[in-house]
Amino acid sequence: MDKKSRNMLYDRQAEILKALAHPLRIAILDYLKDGEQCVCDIAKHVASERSNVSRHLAIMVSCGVLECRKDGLNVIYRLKARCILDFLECATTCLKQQANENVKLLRAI
Amino acid sequence: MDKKSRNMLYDRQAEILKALAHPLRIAILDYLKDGEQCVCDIAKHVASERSNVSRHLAIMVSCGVLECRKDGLNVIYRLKARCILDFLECATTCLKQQANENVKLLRAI
DNA sequence: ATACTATGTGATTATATAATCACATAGTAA
DNA sequence: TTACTATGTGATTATATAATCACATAGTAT
Repeated sequence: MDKKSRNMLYDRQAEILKALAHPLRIAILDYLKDGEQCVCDIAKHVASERSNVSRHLAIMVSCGVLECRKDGLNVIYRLKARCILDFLECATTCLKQQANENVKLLRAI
Repeated sequence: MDKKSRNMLYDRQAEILKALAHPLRIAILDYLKDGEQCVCDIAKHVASERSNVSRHLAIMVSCGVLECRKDGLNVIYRLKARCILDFLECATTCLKQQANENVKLLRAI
């Protein structure tokens, strides 16, 4: 891969990571892993304002993480690809490793 | 897991994702996957200012993604855990899926 | 028609992030 | 000692992000 393509890849990777890098958006993803939901229910579940949730959903749609469809008055959001959930697993794995290191350190004191 | 713990987990997950969500930081990680490097060489490799690179490195150290050691005048940085690289693979996988969807769409036109 | 509900968006404000320059510090070399 | 190199950090500025409120729109129900 040449330098230009590599930098483009880094940009896109950063974009997708940034789209996930917010506690509320992670909460939304974690909720949607069990199935599609309307904005109203999502907002209730993550305990945040509808308009704010709507904005976070739009961010994730615009970078291809979520997709949505209209159903009467409601708009239903769902994961666009299951692989999105892998990010959350990676994060959990890293956090577990960090916790283990801390335990080791604590025992060494 | 109770609600409070869950929200703490989301916070930590978001933190680690945010620490990776920048093109320059991804470039640095991609460089460090092949072995530890000093700030000077990293800066040269990613073609950015030393002080700026230093700041990005500090961000990743502070959230447990990188670690460093002094070697004379130099400070050598390395990945703290290989699992960090999994994030980049996840991102690449997602981008490939998106690209495939676009190809399908293109063919359908 | 009116009233209601779900959603999205403009405007605003507060805060966070990023890049740059100048400078301080720490170690090296002569 | 002086000169040099690698690094980190304070100060500044520009930009991005997030949250909130008010309002507009679209669909539903009566």
